[in-house]
Amino acid sequence: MAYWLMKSEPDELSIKGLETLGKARWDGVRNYQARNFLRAMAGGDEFFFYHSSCPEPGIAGIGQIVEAAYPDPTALEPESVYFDPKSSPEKNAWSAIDVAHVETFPKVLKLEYLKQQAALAEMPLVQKGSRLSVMPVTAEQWAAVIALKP
DNA sequence: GCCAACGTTGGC
DNA sequence: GCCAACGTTGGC
Repeated sequence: MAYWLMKSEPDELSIKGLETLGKARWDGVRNYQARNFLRAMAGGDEFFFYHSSCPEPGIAGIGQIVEAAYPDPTALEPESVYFDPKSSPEKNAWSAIDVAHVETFPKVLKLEYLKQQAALAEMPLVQKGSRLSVMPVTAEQWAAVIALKP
């Protein structure tokens, strides 16, 4: 079992939204590095649900990967904002994954706070200029974040 | 809304 | 294959 962190704009999907839905499809990833991480995920893996581009950026809860990634249908939908004219049913460059809600943190662990943690210094999340939206988390980093929960 | 940093595109 | 121009991300 592996650990991950995935960024979502709460306007698109928030941890509360996932809690309400129970399960959701995580799609629209259009960055090759992030996509490769999606493809490396397996059912049962857990991830930190991060809220980005919002008033309080930070880790808002935990989700779980339902099963391995599959071709992202939004890449083939002309009406989708994630439409990719270069992709086809035969050759879809992008992947999506189904996720389930595990836990909503009582308070968001703010980015500002996470940046102060020495144990998290190696995470792309806290590194200047990093825009990676899906990233691996080590067992040590996972435990360090869990320890910060209120 | 600004802007730094990064990724992608496309001419050559 | 280089690299300038452009587009996007995402914190502030």
